[in-house]
Formats: sequence, C-alpha cells, structure tokens
Amino acid sequence: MELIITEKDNAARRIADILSGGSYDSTRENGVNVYEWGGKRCVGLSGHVVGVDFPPEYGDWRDVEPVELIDADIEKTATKDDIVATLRILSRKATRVTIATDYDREGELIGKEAYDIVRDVDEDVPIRRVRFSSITENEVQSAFDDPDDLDFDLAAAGEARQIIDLIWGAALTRFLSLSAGQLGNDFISVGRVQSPTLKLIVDREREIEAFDPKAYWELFADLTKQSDDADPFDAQYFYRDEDDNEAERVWDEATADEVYDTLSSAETATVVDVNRRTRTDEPPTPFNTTQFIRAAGALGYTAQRAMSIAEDLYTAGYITYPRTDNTVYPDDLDPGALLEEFEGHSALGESAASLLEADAIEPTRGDEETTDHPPIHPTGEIPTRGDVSDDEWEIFELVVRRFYATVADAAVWEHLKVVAEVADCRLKANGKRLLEAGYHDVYPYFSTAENHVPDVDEGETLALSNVELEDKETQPPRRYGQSRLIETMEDMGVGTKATRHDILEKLYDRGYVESDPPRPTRLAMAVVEAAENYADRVVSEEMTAQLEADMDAIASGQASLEDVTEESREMLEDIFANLADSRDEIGDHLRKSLKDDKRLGPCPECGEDLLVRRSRHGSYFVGCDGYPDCENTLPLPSNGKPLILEDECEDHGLHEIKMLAGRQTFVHGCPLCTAEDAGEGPVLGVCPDCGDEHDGELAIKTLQSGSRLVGCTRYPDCEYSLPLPRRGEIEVTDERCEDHDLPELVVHSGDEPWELGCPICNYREFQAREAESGSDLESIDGIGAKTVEKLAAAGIESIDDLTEAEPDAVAETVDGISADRVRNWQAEA
DNA sequence: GCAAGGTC
Repeated sequence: MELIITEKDNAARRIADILSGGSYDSTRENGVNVYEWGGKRCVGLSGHVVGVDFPPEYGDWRDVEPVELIDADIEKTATKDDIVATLRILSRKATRVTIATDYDREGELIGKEAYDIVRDVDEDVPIRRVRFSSITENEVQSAFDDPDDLDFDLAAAGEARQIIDLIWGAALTRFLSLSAGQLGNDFISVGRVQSPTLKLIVDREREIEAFDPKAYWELFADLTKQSDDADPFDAQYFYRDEDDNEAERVWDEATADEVYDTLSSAETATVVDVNRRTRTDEPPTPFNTTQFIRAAGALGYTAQRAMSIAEDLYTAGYITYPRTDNTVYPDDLDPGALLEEFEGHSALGESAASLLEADAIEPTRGDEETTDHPPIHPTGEIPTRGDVSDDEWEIFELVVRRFYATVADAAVWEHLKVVAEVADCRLKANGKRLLEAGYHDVYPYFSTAENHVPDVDEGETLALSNVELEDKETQPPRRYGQSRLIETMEDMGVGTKATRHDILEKLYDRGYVESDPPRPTRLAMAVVEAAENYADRVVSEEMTAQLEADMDAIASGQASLEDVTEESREMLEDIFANLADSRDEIGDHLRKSLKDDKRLGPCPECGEDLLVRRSRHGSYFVGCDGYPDCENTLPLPSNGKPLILEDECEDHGLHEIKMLAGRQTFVHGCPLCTAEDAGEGPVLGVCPDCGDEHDGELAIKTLQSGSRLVGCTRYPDCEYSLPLPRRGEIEVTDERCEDHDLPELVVHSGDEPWELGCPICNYREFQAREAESGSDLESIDGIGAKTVEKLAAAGIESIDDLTEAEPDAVAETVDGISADRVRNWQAEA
C-alpha cells in the first residue's frame, strides 16, 4: 500500500480525487479522514502534529532560573495524538510513503515531522517527496510522475527557527513575569514577532504623546465662471515654499490675515494656468492574505474576524485557501471559465457577463509569486444566500468582485487643475472626473467621488466669493489600524500570512493593547522599554532578518542547525548576564505600569487610588488601593471587560469606563456617577400584572450592573419586567399606547433617535421575531444557517441544548464539526 | 502557564 501524506485534510481529499479519478472511498480512522483507492491511501495532517518544548522538569516557572532554559534540552512531542496514532498505524502497512505537504519551508518541516513518525515505525520503507504549486490535475499528476526526496536542510532551517523562538520567547517571558510577580494567567510575554509589532505600536504612541501641535491657517474661496447659470467651485490659496513646492498651510497669522484681506477685498480672479491630464487607474492585483484583510478592514471587519470568515468560506468550498502570499494567478486558472460560473447569477452575474464581453481576459499580476497556494479567489461554487450569514456573503462577494477587478479594464480619470490669481495671491482648484469607470463597475469598494471644476481658459476672469480663513492645528500621527499593522509587519518581514492576525490578537489577550485601532497600555510601554534597554534584539525586526539569513544558510548547506542555534544561545546568554542585576528595577517598573493601567482616579473616601479590580469569581469591580484600610467599592456591569478611557468625569475626576463586549460594547461612564444614578426612574403606568390588586406601577429602573428595564415598583413582590436597550438615553413621550396605556418611548443613541414605542408592544414584537428567525444559535460567532442545520441533526436546536451537549458525542454524529469547535462555542455561549 | 508556525 502506498501512503500519501498531505498538510491538511482538504488537500488530502482533493489529491485523492485527482489521483483516483474521483473513485476514492473515504473512511475514518481515530477520527481522522483516510481516502482510499487502488492500493493507495491518502491522509491529511493538521499542520504541525508535533511541537518543541522543554522537558517536564523545567515546567515550574518558580523552580527554574529562566537563564537555565537557554541550554535546556528540547523535546519533540506529539500535539495531535489522533493524527500521529493514525499515521503510525497506516505506516505499518505501507510499502511506500509519499510526502505531499505544502511547497514551502514550513511544509518541508511538517513533511520531516511525518517522515520521523514513519521512520519510527519502519526503518526501511521508501519515503519520497512531491512538490506542486497548486492542487490541479496537471500539477499533481506531473509531481507524482517525477517525485523527489525530502529536503532535510530546508526542514532543519525551520527547526532552527522553532528552537530559537522557543528559547528566546520562553526565557525572556519567564524573566519578565517573575520579575513583576505576574504568574498564572497574567504573565508578561515577549517574542521575536510579537515584540517588534508591539514596539511599532508603542513607538507611534510615544510620537503621539510627545506631539506638540503647531498652529497654521488655510484659506478657501469659491470661484465661479461669469455666465448666468454657472455653479461655484472650491479653490484653495497656495504659495511656493523655500523648496519651490506648492504649500497650502500658512504658518504665521499676520500673513494669513494679509492674504485674507487681499482675497476678500477682490471680486474677481484671473485664470493664469489650466492643466488637464488623464490618468490611468490600474485595476488591483489578486488578493494575498494581507490585502484581503485590508479590503475587509475597509468594510469594518477586524483582521481576526475577516480571517475566520474566510476560513469558513474556504472549508465550505466557496473560495480558495485564505493564507497565501501569492499575488499571481497560476497558469492553470482559466479566468474566462471561472467568470462563466457566475454568469446568470442574480447578484453577481451581471458583472461577470460584462467582463466576458471583452476580447481578451488578462488578469493583473502582483509582485509576489510563490509556490504554495494561489491568490485568494472564488472557486466557482456559489453559496445560496440562506446558506451563509450576511457577513459571510459580504466577504464572499468581496472575494468574487476582487477577482472580477483583476480581469477588468483600467479606469481613466481626467484631472483638471486651474490656477487663478488675485494680486499676488494664487488660488488653485483641483477637479477630477471619471472618464471610464473600468474595474470600478465591478468592484465598488473604492471611492469614485468626482470633484467638479468647469472648463476655463487662461486669461478668463472668474467671480471670487465666500473667502474663508480657517485656523487649524497640526495633528499628531494617527495610531496604526489593524490592517495597517499587518501590512507593516509584512513590510518588516515579521510573522507570516497565517500568523500576523493571530499575533495582533495575542497583543490584545496579553493586555498590551486595547480598543480598535489598538492603543498600547502602560504595561506594553514598560515591556518595550525594558526590552529596549536589555534585550534590544527581541524588539527589533533585525532578529527576524538575521534569522531569515541564517535559515537560508542552513537550507543551502552553508551552515548547520547547530551553528546557528549555538550562536543565538550565546547572544541570549549575554543578554541574561546584563539582566541579572536589574531584575528588581525592571519588576518595579512593570508593577507600577500594571497599576497605572487600572487606575481610575482618587477615592472620594480616602484619597488613595481607585482601581479596576477583579473578584475571585472573575467579575470586575472598582476597589480602593487603600484596602483593607479603605473598603470603598463601586460596582461595574457584569458583561464585558472594562476599558479605562482617557476622558475624565468632571464631577469626580475619575476616568470613564467602556465595557468591551463585542457587539454589545458600550460606554458605562464614570463609575461613581452611574452608581449614584442607579435606581428608579419615571413611572410609566399601571403594572399589568398586579396593578388591579395591589396598585403596582411600572417604572424605568437602572440596575447596579448598569442595565435597564421596565419593572414593577412592588419588586420583589411582583417580578413583572420588560427589557430595554442597553445603549442610549430613553425619552418618555406624551403619546400613549392605546392597547396598554403606557407611554411610547424613544431611544436616543448614535445619530438617529429611534422609536421603541410602547414597551409591551416592543417586547411582543421582539418575541415574535425570535420565534420566526428560529434558532438563537446563530448569535454565536462561527455558527451560520448551515451549521444550525447540521447541529439540528444531533438534536441541538438552541443555545441551551448546545451548552448541555457532550462535545465528543457531537463531533461523532455531525460531519465536519470537531469537538474543539463545539467546546469553543460552548465557551462563548 | 513561555514562542511562532502550521492547522479547524
């Protein structure tokens, strides 16, 4: 029997399909899919199935000096027991093994891990390696016709990375955590990729904090052609600076006033220059992971969410593999044929048909051409709207339309620049007009806003009006957004297409950044500072650059894994020699920063600091740093994680608090104000439950948690209650509901107030909608209509069912759902 | 309980 091993199950199935001509059988061994046909079996790994770690005796952080980790043994242990066990079983029966993992460095290492497992079972079975750039009939067939050997040097390069990352990461992480006494869940981490990324964020924050705004002035005016029905157009004052560049900002007020006087006392301006040119706006290149994340980011998706949706669309077969650096479509992709798949589709067909009318379809190409996966593009399989969530559809459409854009025509813009003069002052107007929409017709995600400037001639006199002088201030640089960070990481060469978004997530988890765009905490600033002072390498992109060079040397046989890791160990030894004396100093600074991140302001009872704290049960509250002398506490809402905002309450001098709870995120405000406000609001009317008997009345109530409801004034004797939205101010209007004799309510939140109406009618409608939409399961991230259907097969129809279900049993009964996924959902539920 | 890299 020939055993074929791929990097993932999906690849195994597709290769089996190609090599068997569609005649394979699929079985499950240990919960792992095995594809079988004519004397061959194909099995997919799940990426790395073994991992590196220190021996167990190094496990207790307090028992081991971090420096000892540098020379500790490193073991490889199975991280995917089921898959390793299956591989061992299959290897025993194999007469030949073919490794068909991804065609990149990490794929070679994963292949080597499989090789070691096979060799452990059978010393002699021939093991070969095949490499292909995309899983298509041609590529796969020719790869199997011409097999190669595993590249042990390339795999060793990957192993060197694993070892260096582990040693540096673990030793420095433990050192910082121990120095600050942060053990358990709140350890302080450091790593080759996360730390330079964090430094990027921290450096920007330092610029923002050090920023000294400067005043400047800008002048604007309207110009109008001198004919009856002409519309005015915008123009701006400019001058030539010392370098003879055009400048709009005037840096001293006297000059600005002078220009203003000149312009506002004139009634006309004379056109001195007209410049018209056309510019070609080339269509975008195919999606790699980073550009995909960026485009999804522009639609409001976080990097993590975008990747999670892409993953689901990939698994369902609608788009290609979402983790790729490649921006050049492979030769075997036939764009015309792919467009035809979309022809006739209600939402996507029209664009496809228009593109098919072109004489030749020539896709754009990006700069990066890699061997592992194609750029992200649709497969031609189209989900029906009901099968996917709105978000999934939006992302799917983005991927489809990006593909459309890459085979569409360029757009053409006309730029018209008009310069007009008043005395010695010049005004310019920049117009732009879209002459040919080109790819914008099929890819509506970029702005095509035009700016109208009419045709004018040199020497023409224009009416001048509405002169305005605006005083402004220079602004600090903006914080990096998530997609900008991921792009910058790519530019710096840190992280990979598959990990960059995870690294960002890690920075959030570790309490290093908060909010979106990510803002660094005091802790983050202290960690970066400590690293800069004692272990500069670990916060610099240099470490990765050097590692890449070393890995290339290992891969080409010019260096050995031992050379490279030994040199790295020595460098880390030097760092620890310097660190030893500063442990307390570093720890104090970290501890102080941790407290700064929790500080709200002065305690009204004793003047010490009020801090955000966490109870033993995991809930958050505000407590005094003077505890136990001062026992002052304030409650916080029970849902979400508190984020301390920069805004301070004017009455109490306390920072306001925002509760981060995904889509339910809301601003709680000053905890002292909200505590004082909590209680009963206006009475609305008679309680329908006990009003007749006991004169109970309904009132708007605010609970200690911050949530609101309409409840009976006789609580707890009467528990009648109706829900109210968490956000916004509630206005009680004079209109009354005829059915229930309660006032109509209006909620003021965001830009538009919305009418909630009678609270009883509102609640009934809500329940009716719930009943209609069926399952509440869809409120869980990662569960769409399709999954709901699948789960129903296992008897799970609600969140309650889900929380009570046994994950392993669910995985057994439902195809394509792992026990881990179920556990994740349960955790979220 | 540490990293980063695969993968779900």
